[in-house]
Order: sequence, then C-alpha cells, then structure tokens
Amino acid sequence: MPRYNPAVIEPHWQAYWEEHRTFSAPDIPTGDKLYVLDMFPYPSGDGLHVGHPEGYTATDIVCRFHRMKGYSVLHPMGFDAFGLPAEEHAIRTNTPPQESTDRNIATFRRQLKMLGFSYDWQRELATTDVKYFRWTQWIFLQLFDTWFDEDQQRGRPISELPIPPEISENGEQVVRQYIDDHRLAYQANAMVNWCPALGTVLANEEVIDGKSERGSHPVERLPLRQWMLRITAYADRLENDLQELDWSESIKTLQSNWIGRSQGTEVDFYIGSQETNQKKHKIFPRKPSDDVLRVYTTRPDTLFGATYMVIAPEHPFVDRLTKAEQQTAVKKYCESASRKSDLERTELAKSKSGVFTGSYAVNPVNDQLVPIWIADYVLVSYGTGAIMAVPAHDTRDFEFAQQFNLPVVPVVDPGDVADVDRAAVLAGRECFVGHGIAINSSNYDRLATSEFQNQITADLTADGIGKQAVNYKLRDWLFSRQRFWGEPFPILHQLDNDGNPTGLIQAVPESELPVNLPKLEDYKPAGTPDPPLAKAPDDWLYVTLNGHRYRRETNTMPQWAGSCWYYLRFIDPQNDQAFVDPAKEKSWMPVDLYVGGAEHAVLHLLYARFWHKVLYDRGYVSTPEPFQKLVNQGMILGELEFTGYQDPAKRWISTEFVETEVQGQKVQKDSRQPLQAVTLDIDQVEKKGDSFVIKDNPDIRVESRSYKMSKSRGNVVSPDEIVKEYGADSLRLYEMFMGPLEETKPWSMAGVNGVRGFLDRAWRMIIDDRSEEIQLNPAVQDVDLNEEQARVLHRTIKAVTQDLATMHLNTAIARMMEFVNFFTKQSKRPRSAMNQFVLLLSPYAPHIAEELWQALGHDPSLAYVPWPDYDESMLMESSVEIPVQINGKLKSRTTVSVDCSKEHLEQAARSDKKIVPLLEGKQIVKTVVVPGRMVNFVVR
RNA sequence: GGCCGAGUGGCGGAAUUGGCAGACGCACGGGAUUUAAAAUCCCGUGAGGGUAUCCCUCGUGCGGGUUCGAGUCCCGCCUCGGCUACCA
Repeated sequence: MPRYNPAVIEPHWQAYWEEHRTFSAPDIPTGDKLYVLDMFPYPSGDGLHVGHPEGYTATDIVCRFHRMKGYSVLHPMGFDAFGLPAEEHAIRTNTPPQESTDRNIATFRRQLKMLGFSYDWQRELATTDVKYFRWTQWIFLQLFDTWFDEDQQRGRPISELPIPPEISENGEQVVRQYIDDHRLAYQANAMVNWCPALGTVLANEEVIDGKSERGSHPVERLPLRQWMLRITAYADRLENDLQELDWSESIKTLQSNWIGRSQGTEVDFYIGSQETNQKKHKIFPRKPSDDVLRVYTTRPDTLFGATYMVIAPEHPFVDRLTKAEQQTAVKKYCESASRKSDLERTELAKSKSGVFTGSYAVNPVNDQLVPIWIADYVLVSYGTGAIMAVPAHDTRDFEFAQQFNLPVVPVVDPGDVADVDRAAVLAGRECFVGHGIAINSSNYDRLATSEFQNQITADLTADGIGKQAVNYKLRDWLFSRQRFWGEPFPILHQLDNDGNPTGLIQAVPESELPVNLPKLEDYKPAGTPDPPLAKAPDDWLYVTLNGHRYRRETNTMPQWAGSCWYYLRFIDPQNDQAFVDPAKEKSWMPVDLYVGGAEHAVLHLLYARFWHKVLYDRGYVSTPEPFQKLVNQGMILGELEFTGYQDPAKRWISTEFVETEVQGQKVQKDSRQPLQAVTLDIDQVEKKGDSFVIKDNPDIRVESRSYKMSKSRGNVVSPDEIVKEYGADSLRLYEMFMGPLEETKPWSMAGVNGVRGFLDRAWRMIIDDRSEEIQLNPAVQDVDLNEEQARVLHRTIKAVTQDLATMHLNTAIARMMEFVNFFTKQSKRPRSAMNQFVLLLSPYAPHIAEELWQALGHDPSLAYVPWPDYDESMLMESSVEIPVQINGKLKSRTTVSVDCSKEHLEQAARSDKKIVPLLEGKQIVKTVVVPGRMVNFVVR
C-alpha cells in the first residue's frame, strides 16, 4: 500500500489509541495541567454536523500540542441528552425516549471516534444517566438550601437565615413560608404557553407568531405554578466577575447587556382618595402601600413632564383602578393582551395600543392629576410593572401620547444639538431623549440633567416617596418544564388526610437520591396543563416519609440543568460519594480553554456561572469562575450560491429592484410582485464592478452569498461523507485551514480536496509511493541539513509553534505547506527534518502523522514525544532585501547584509541604480531609515 | 430600533499590529509525462497601460483626515451578517 490511504490507517490508529488508552488523563495532574473542554453536543437524530468538528478539532490540536509539551491534559466528551426532540419522538412512536437517545448517542460516539479526537473516553457521560442526574438533583437541593445574603453578597445555608421577630411570632407556618420565599430555588406562578389543541405546554421556541410550531394551533398564556431560580441575586457578581475572564470583549458585552443593570429611582404616585391627598412617610416603605402606584424610572429629572401613567395589563392594580364605565373596555383589552405572544406585543404592533382605566394618580412633584392607562408596551415583569409616562422625552411614551392625544410637556431643553429640532421639542411636537437643561420644573429649572437626578432623588428620599433603585433586564430563571424527558425535581409536596396539598414542601433527603424517572404507559400529552409525570403510577407518585404522606413534584428540569455542571463531573465521573472529589476539583479547575458556538454565549454560560458561584459560596468548588478562557467558533455556512430573481413572466429582475418582505418573500420594489429565486451555476455569472451579473445579460445583478446549512435548503454537509471520500485528517485539516476559528466561513468541497492534496504530497515526501510495501522515499537520508534546509525547518517550527499558541491554526497549516513545497524539491531530505515535520503535523492530522512516524523508524506513539524546539540563530539570513521609497512610494529594492547599519543602509539606498536618477536635481527634505525594514526619501 | 462583528483578486483567506498588499490553498490558463485520460510535476495568474525578458499607473466598501509612509490609526457614511426586541 504505497499510496496514502486514510481508509486503512485511520481506523488502525484509532484502535491503537483506544487499546493503549493513550489519552487517559490522570486523576490528579502531575506538573502543569490543562483542562480543555468542548461544549458537549445534543445528540440529535441527524448525527454530527460539520460545524461540530470545527471547535472539536481546534481543542484537540491544543490538547495534543500540550501533551507533547509535557502538560497533564484533561480533554473529555459527553452528551447533553435531555431534550425535546427525543420526547417528541417518544410521543410519536410510543417508545421510551431513552431508547432513541441511546441510539443517537451511539451514532455521535461513532462519528467522534472516527475523527480521531484525543478524548479520554473513560470519562464519557450523558446528562440522562441516572448516575449523573442524581448529582444534578443534589445540586438543586443545594440551591433549595441556600439564601442570598445581600449584605455579604453571597449565598449562605438556609439554616443561617435570620428570621425577623414579626415573622417568628406568627407561628411555624408563616416562618416556613418566609424561609421558602428566600431560597434560591423557589416556587412562583409564571406564564406558560398552553396549547389546548395539542393538549400540552410548549416551550418558547415551539411557539411561532402566537401559534404552535407543530400544526399552527392557537396558544394561550396561562399562569402555572413553576420553579424559579433566583439568578437575579447574583446579577452584580455575574457582571463584575466578567472582568477577570479571558473572554472576547464582545461576549462580555453581550452578557453584560443581557444582565442589563440599570440605575434609577422608584417613586410612589398617590392613588388614594382626594381628600387625604398624598401622605409623606418618614421612610420609603419596602413594599408599596395600597394607596400608591409605584413606578421605576431612570429619568427622575423628567418627573415634571409626566403627563400620564401606564400599568401593564397583568398589573395587580388593574381591577382596583378600573372605573365602572371603563370595565368592558379594560376587560376586553386585557384579554386580548393575554393572548398575544411577546413578539406580537412588540414587532408586529406597528402602533401602540392601550385603554384608559378611568382613574387618576397624583404626580408627587407638582400635585397634578395624571390619568392612568393600561397598555401592553409596559411589561409586568420589569421594574414595578408601572411607569410614569414622559412623552416629551421618551419615544415610546411619545408614540402613545400621539396615538391617544395625551399632553406633551417638555421639561428638558436640548440646547443647540445637531440633528435635534429644538423649537419642535420645546413646542412638544418632537421627542428628545438626550440630556440637557431643565425647564418647566419649578425650582429645579436650569439644572443639568445629571445634577437634577441627584438632587431630586435626594429630595424624594427625604420625603419618603422615592428612593434610588437598581433593576435588571435579567429575570429569575424559570426552571421547570411540563415535560417528561428531564430530571425529576427531588421535591415532595405534603398532603393532608384527604390527599390535598397542604402547601408545605419537603426536599427529598440526600440519601434517597436519585429520584429516577418512572415508566409510563404512554408519553402522550395529558390534555391538561399537568406535566406528564402526573400520570406516573402511584408507587412512584406518592411517598410516605416520617409519618407524612407526600406527592412528588411532577415538573421536570429544563435542558440547561445538566449542562450547568458537566465540566465538574468530568473531573471525577465515577464518584458515587460526591458530585466531585474536592482534591481532584482543586487540581483541575478552572477549565483553561472552553470552545463552543456563539449561540450559547448568553444563556448556557450565564446559567453555568450562576450555579458555579452558588457551589463556590457553599464551599463545594475552589474557583469563583468555571471557564477561564472562552473561544466562540464561527458558523460554517453552505457552499457559495448564486441566486437570480425572476418575475412571474420569467423576466430577470436585477437585485437592486428586489426587496425582502417581513415573511422573507422576495418582491419587486415598485410593483410588489412576488419573485421567484433561481439558483445559477458559477459559469452562468461573472463579476462586474462590485457585484455578480448574468453572463448573457450583464445588466442583471444576482445575489452571491452563502446560507446557513439547513435541511430545507439541502446544503448540509455530513462529516461521514467527507471522511469516506477524503479521510478524517483531511476534514480536520480543512476545517482549520478555512480561516480564523471565530469567523463565519462558507464550506467548499474544492477546499477539502486541496488539503487532501497537501497530505498526499506530505506522504510522498517521506514515503516511496512506487514500492509495494511502506518504505521511505529514497530521498529521505541520514544526512545533515544544509544551511537553507535548516533555515526552512527552524522557521517552520517557530511559525507553527507560535501560531498554535495564538490559535491561528490556518496560518500554521500554510507554513507546513510551504515546508512540504520546499522539501519536495530537495533531492536529499534529511531524516531529522522529516522527523520534526511529522511531529509538527501530528496535532492537526494525527493518523497520518503516527503512520509516518512509524515509517521513519520510531516506536508508536508520537503522542508524548517532545515538541520540536527551534534555534533562533538558524533563522538568520546573511542578506536581506530592503524596499526603497521616494515620498512613500516603492521605487526600488536594495540588498544589504542583515546586520547593516543605519548609515550604511541609507548609503546603499542613495546609490541604488534606480534611485540615483530619481533623486537627481531634487532636494531631499527628510530621510527615514528603519534598519532591516525600509528606506524612504522625502523629496521636493 | 439597540448591541456586536465583517467588507482585501474569480473564491477561502495572509500581512511580524503603522513599513515591499495579495503568503498558503482553491479555481483558471499554459507546458511536461501518457496511445489517451486520471494522477503527478513545472510555469503563469489583482486591474489597466506602455517604447513588452523591462517598465509605468491604479488598487484593500465609499468620502475626508493624521503621517515621510495607512488594509492597519481618527472622523463621517454605505453594505452585509449575527444576536436581541417597547427593559421605562
């Protein structure tokens, strides 16, 4: 077998590594450690996508490199296996979801092994393993057992929660309620997407435009008892601790924006009877009293411009504030609002909607009566669910005021600012949201916005009608799903003698874990909002503990749960005494490099960091953050496509006359006629100016771009076909050669063929492809390197090593290609250089490298052979070509010795035969000489 | 609407961070080998032009600026992509 044949050598070396446990990691690292983690995949029925191996290959290269550098490397893989598709499959086929999950995992495992990743497969786990989710449940119990101490800014055991006397004097029931209200895991009523036609509760992503994704049935919003996690308590720490992390600034801003901390002021507007008017308190009450409507604003300086108020349709005061004559209208409005999805409330609503309650409140700063409206542009879940509306200085309020003819009172003078029509603002005809100088604000007039804010917040605080407040866009985490295929909650609901819930809850004792999923008769939806587990057999559902009868919690945890801590379990995957051994945890954590798709940039990473911080506060982990360095790989798109557009009469329409409608339909700009997309072949088009046009009709521009890979577009590439045709090493190499890891890049089959060509050439550089047996190419000889060969070798080692350290894997491959191009032309190829090259190549293309290493006469494996060193002195060339410029324009090049002095270089440039005539008769104003770099004469 | 990112040959992308734009690969063209093809090897390949084995001009989305010198820095735009969605 003289030719490079990946189909033979790849399975051989995979079997070798597996048999010899080449990549098993020690329990405790010896010497330097490196923990490199891939975001583990959801094992879908479609198998691996070429997007997966991109990040996996990059991390594998880093791992293989560090093993050769002498590090202890932990590089595990597992499966995030709970999830909706498996449950949908179970419903359709009436088979337990475990079965399809196991099948899919087997496919993923096979595909991952086929790509030669150096995972320690002994540590493989799936979130659906009972042995794993036993500890997911255990961590939930820690969250349940923790309260957040605001003063100390950390989570503490619930047993240390101080109980105020006014609580404890009301008896055990009230105390237990108080305690439950302070846990990090607590129950609340939250809205769910209930679909009566399907008889099930849907996840947000299953709802599209207010209809179910499957079957397009109407979806209602329904309040349901849910488990929540108090992530907002950790919001400030989650934001501040980002600073210490080696993550890209854009991901940090993304998380920071998601947390969305804003500082503002809470203000009470009096809504009681007119006679008493507003009361002033000594101190601002923690919970608003019944006769006030509390609002949150970031612009307390605009209080004098508040001309009306708005409460959310779900606000608890809706009924109280609705006057008899408005009853019908309000009821109708709130009902229609409850049917709207969040999306409909925002994007699709081109104009604002709302209804007047009939009630008024008193503006505390000027005692004016302002009408209270209900509108769905105010969200009940943010701030206090009520706002003071300042149409002159808030675009949303302005739109609403225009719609319903409400007064606009300007209170901020913008002054002379570009793009602002000051006169229009002062006349209330335009809205201005910037800072300026106060007007129409009594004795606050003439104050600058920020001074005003400080001043009025102090004054409101002194009067007990306001105080500074902080709000977050981040909401508490809705942590339960009405689904079967998830971790059961280790929670019991106490029942009274009649079998009704008492409202008291009880954690399942740690010794009773795990709470496994029951076997069900069928997986069909119950037809009620009850979770499927409510249909479980009684011997699962009902529990007797310490003489009480309990019913198990029937909600399950969301898919995020298992992925919140898997990186810890990989450190000690078999431990049945603890979720992770503390000594092992301390020696391996934190994760040194975490690579995955940007789609998890916010939620997964935020949730995992939150759990980690709770575990840290409770002393179970040693680092405040789990992932020290994070890299987000870019998306891999399908092959480049050319698309032309035709109208119904099959006439071509150039792209500048094509518009996209909201639903994605392409239409002609003026006539709004729908257009047909036609895929064109590369040789039907040509480049003209900035765009591509139809060759036979150069006035017609066409679209040229790559699209996301999707089944419906039919541009999905499977790793299986690439490995079959080109081999795993070619796939790995191509994915790295495509471009920078973080960038979005289009797939190209021709590109895969190109890197395969490189591996073929590398093979022939070392192996005699004419012989029957594997034997060395006769050009490979035990000879010393000549000066040039040594320079090329050491330059390659240096470049490849440095590029690897900075994860510029595409240019490292280019350097190795240059090496092969050079040495292929050498009639004598020193064996030592070939050895070094194979080591450089091995992290990228490990199978061919092992094969070549053996052919060069070494024992397997090269996985722990020291990484080549380079000698800086070998890189030096004796002479160097220096560009000579006149007025910054390149005019000539001159060759000088590498250690040439500044003076000498200038002299050489000045006397260059092309430069001499150009300088003749000119006055040299300035000469710039950068030794080893360039010379520039500035002349007049 | 907001935030983030990106615009360099026919295509993917390089460019030591202000110093020879287009490394490397693909595609394409020419040649060698071959009965022929595949494979392989060699040469060429940003655009335009000229007195054509040599030389000139232009050129990194557009318009300005800083600098001896800008793909790289600053200001203002345009286009595309991703995320997000009335957060008061």
